[in-house]
Formats: sequence, structure tokens, C-alpha cells
Amino acid sequence: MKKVSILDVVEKSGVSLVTVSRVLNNSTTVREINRQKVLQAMKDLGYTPSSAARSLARGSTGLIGITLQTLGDTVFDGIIHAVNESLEAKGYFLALSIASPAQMDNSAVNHFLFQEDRVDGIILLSTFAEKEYVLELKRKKIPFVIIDNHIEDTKAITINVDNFLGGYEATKHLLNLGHTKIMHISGPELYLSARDRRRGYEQAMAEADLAPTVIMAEQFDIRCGFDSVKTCLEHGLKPTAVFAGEDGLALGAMDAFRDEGYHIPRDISIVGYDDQYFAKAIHPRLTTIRQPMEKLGQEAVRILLEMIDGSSKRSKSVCLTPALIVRESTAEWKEHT
Amino acid sequence: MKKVSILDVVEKSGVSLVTVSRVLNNSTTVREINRQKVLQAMKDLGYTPSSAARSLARGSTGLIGITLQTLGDTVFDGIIHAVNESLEAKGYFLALSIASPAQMDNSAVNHFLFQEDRVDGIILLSTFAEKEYVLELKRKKIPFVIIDNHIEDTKAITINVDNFLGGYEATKHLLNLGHTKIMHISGPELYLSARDRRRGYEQAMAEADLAPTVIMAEQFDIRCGFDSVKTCLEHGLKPTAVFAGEDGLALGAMDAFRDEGYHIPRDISIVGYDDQYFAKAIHPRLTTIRQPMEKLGQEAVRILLEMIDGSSKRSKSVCLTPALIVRESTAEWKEHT
DNA sequence: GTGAAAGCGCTAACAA
DNA sequence: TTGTTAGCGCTTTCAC
Repeated sequence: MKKVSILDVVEKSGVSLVTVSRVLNNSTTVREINRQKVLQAMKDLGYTPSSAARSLARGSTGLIGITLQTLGDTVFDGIIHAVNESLEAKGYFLALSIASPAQMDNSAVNHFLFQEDRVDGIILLSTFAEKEYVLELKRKKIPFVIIDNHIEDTKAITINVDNFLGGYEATKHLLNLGHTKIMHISGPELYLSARDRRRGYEQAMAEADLAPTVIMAEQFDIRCGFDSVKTCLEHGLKPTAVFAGEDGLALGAMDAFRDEGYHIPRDISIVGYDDQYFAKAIHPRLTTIRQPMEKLGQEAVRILLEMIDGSSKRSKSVCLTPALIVRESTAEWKEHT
Repeated sequence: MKKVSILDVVEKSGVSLVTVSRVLNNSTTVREINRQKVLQAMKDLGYTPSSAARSLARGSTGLIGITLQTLGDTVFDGIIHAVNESLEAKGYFLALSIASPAQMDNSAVNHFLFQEDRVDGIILLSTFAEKEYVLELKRKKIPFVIIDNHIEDTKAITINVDNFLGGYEATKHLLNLGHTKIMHISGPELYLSARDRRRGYEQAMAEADLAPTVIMAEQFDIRCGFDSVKTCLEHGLKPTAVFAGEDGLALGAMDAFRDEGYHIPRDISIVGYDDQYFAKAIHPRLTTIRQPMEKLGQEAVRILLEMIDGSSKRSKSVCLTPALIVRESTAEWKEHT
């Protein structure tokens, strides 16, 4: 009933400890007969190597950590799955770690991934404790990259999507449909992505010689989208199109307009952002900006592993391109009564 | 630039290795002066203990693993946060691991949490590879519990919510409002929870001497909810109320009814399940069944830790009670033209 | 191809 | 209170 160790395998198989270790590590310098003997012994004994011992002996864990706060986001979900698969292909495992809101304060210190040498590298996914994390990770000399950073010029490697371009394209799409009264619902200032998307909107409007109208939502969520539209209508604003900084906001906005008797997209066009899972499930289907989640994850892994094995001395940050997905919530603007 | 180890601390602080170790483990048998000396030396050196060495030496990792497939679910999100907090309070860390759809097949074998002795215990969160996992975990003698199991009588400790009761209560609520033509949209057979919710519905209907009408959705999602209602209406079914087995289904159903000119809740009442984050954000706000996510997480941790430290020989499965949340999507039934 | 020996960094008896 | 002495289970030179 006690834990079976490599020594038991040695005994059972009749070869030396070193040979067993070699089999474990797929070394080619083991005679086939011996390999079989060892494999058989392992099987019989139900042997599994001790990861602690291996990590200790070779100085690395084969684990990559990723930190996140929310689980309820299609984009993060997609990124994480991509990371997981890329990592697997490289022989690494992924350990996620959620930062509770409560941890927000002393987060960096309490984080198990950072605590000790539990992982070989870390991916920071859109964290707000970015500054502390970066400091702590640099101090501990743990290789890391950041996906979706929020600090303007972090001194770290980042993997991002061009949110400025996304905002620009979204607005441009509306402009091309003949809209001129285009309102933007922007997410919290805290998000660099929100700020960039807004800049993109403003740029597109400026280029069209149109005055921007932006409403600041307190959160990236449905309720805020709803409230934003309601207050805007109360104030007499009559946009013919809305570019929402996130799909949740867009969904809330749609709800609100419908509540006021608007038909989408006849009376109002709506563009969201992120292509959340519900975007193509609701009615009308939401036109939105999609982030290349797979690519984001893959790039993060590629760069991080480069940093770990030191193959590339000077890794560079990456900025990817988003894509406009046109669905049914936007239409050409036709004046009507 | 080389890794600083406990030996460096020993040298710098002037005390013995064991004393340093004692400080590390908060042993009370260390003179305050020495403790300070050690602490100072650690700080100066920027020392952090090696988790691999610690795990190896004491035979446990202080890590608990949890497996999941989706990140986009409010209930799972809530459970995981609760688990994380409970664990933290007990000095454990939580490592999440997602099973890619691709892993579905040979999942148990490829799972890093199971692979070696990486964790002290595992929580299986609503997995479909339940059978394989259970087998593998038992073979490896890794303590584990299952939250939201899908196999009728798993030979394992489970923490669940009474889905039968939830379905019953949801239906009862509609019945109490005077509805008699109550349709149920059920989730995939694969889910034990879906089957139980349906049984609850059927029971309630039977008690009211009403014939049940159930539509099977292929997925717990918005699109399926939409399609279910559309086909049901095409077939001439005219329910006055719908109990959807999940909020996504409910949302899709609402969309479809609205699309057909129904007003909610005047013409049709809708009850969902799970109290997803959007349930109280959409319009009208969705009446639904809420699962005690915090309690689920806490209980899972409590039982798992009991199993690990062996304090309780015979842990028992737990079944918790869901709660009906009445909001605006349901109303008393009044005949009208 | 194979094996003996020397760690990896820490904890846990056991004495002192 | 503190230190000595063994390991924990595996990988990795370096000879054979």
C-alpha cells in the first residue's frame, strides 16, 4: 500500500536504476529488451514517477501557469484553450489560477504560481494587478508574458490585439453604411483596450468630419449597455447607429432600443466587440469585432517558451489584427418616418 | 545569478539549516532573535523556497486540482471562486485544469493533474469523462470528489444540488400562477442534471393532473432555445408558460416568442435555470432557479480535505437545495385575446 | 548500452 | 531551543 517508487521498478525489472530513468525519459540508448522489461514492471506495479522528485532533480516543472480573474468570457476562454493546446504540443502542462477579487490587493504575494518555483513560466491574462505582478515576477526572475495588458507601456513582453484598429473598423463599417449619427458606448477607463477602441472610433469619426458622441459605461456588461441607451434617449440623443465597446454592452443596448420600440437594424444599427458566444445566437445576430483568440494563445506560448529555453535573447511584443464580423444587427441607413 | 537555496540563507544568517527550515515552517521553537536573523537573510538574498524540494521531502504538494471543460458558465465560475477561497483559508492552493474537447477521449491519461503526484487531491467539476477519471483516480489512489456528476450512481463522493427539486419548484411556481399549458425544454440526456430537472417537472405536472410536454434541446444554449420554441409554435403548440432547463435556453426561447409577437410575461411566462449572469440583466429579468454555488464549493473542499487528512473515514455525498428566484419573466395567467 | 555515485533543496526524526 | 543525520525519488555526469 505504500507508494511505489523507481526502486521497486528496478527490483522487479532487474535492470539498474539509471536504465529505468532512461526509459522514463525516452532515451534512445536502451536496448529494446530492457525497455520492455522496464515498461512491463512499471505497468505491473502501477508505477507513476514523482513529479516533485523529477522537478527537483532537473530544476524545472514542465508546468506553465496562467492567471485570470473571470471565467465568464468567450475571448479568454478561447485564448486559454489555445494556450492549453499549444503547450501540450510542446510537452508542457497548463495550470490556471484565478485571482479572487479579494486577492486584488496583496495579490502578487499570495499567488501560488509565484510563491515558489511551481511553474517554469507564467502568462498574465488581462490582469489589473499588472504592475505588482510584473514587479514580483521580475524580482523572482520568472519568465512571463502578458496578454491584453492595461498599462500603456509596460516594460514587459505583451501579446495584444490592435484595439484601435478594431474600433476604427467598427466605426468605418457604420460609416460605410451611410450612418452619421454614430454613438459609442465605451468601457471602463481602466481597460487599455477600451481606451484604444474609443480612440479608433474617434479617429474614424474625425476622418469623416463627424463629431463623436461617447458614453462611458462603468462596466463591460449588459445592464450598463441598457442604462446607457436609456439615459441617452432621455437626453434626446437620436443616434442611428451604436458602436458598443463590448458585446455585453451591445446586448443591453439592443434590449433598451427594443424596449423603446426601435427595430434593429431598421431603426438602429448596432456593432459590438469580442464576438462573445451569444453574439451569433441572439436575434438579430450581432455584428461585432472578433479577436484572433487562437493566434493570441499560440503567440503567447511561442514567445514564453522562447524566453524559457533562452533560444531568443530578445523577444518582441506582438500585436495582432482583429476582424469585423458582419451579421444582422447593422444595415444601411435609410431615412424613414 | 544562480538560484539561492536554503544553504545560502544558512551561511548568511549564521544559524543551522534546521533552524532556517523551522522559520520557513513557522515553528514556534525558534528564538525570536534567530528568527529575525533568518528572515533578514532571506529578504536580503531574495530567497524563496523550492516547492519541488518541499513537496518531495514532505510527500505532499499543498495543491488541489480542479478539472473543468468550459469557462463560460456562471455557476461553475461561482463554484470555482468558492473553492478557491475555502482552500486558501485552509492553506491550500487551487490549480485549475481545462480538458480540451480534443482530450475527451484519452483524457484521464493525459491530464497533468493525474499524471503524477502533482496535487494532493482533485475536484472533478461536471466532467463527461467521469467514468475514466474515477477509474484512474482510484487506481492512483488520489483523493477526489465530484461536483455535478452525470452518472446515476457513481461509486464516488459527490456534491450536488437537488435538480429534481429545482425542476419541481420551477414548475410548481408556474402552476401556482394559474398556468396549465406548461412546456418544458430539456437539456441533453447526457446531463444527469437535465434528466433530474425534467423528472421534477413531470412530477409536478402529474400532481396537477396535467399532461407534460417536453422538447429535447441538443445543447444548453441560446440557439437551441430559440429553435425549440420556433418548431413548437410551428407545430401548433400554444403553451402559456415555459420552463427551460437552463437560462441560455430560456433566453433563446424569449427571443423566439418575442419574434413571434408574444409579450413576456403577459402572453407567455418563462422560467430558466442556473441564474446565469445575464438572467437579471436582460429584459424582462428572468425568473430562474439559483444553485448555491458558494455552498457547493465549500462542501467540496470540506469533504476533500477530510479525505486527505483521513480525519473522517467515511465521507458522505452531499445534496444541496436550489432556490427559486422570481423576477419579471413570469406572471399570473389571465386569459385574453 | 549500462551502471555507480553524486547531487537537486528541503523536512523529519532523533539527540544534544 | 538547536543541530546532526538521514532520507524524499529522480536525473545526470562520468566511467566502464
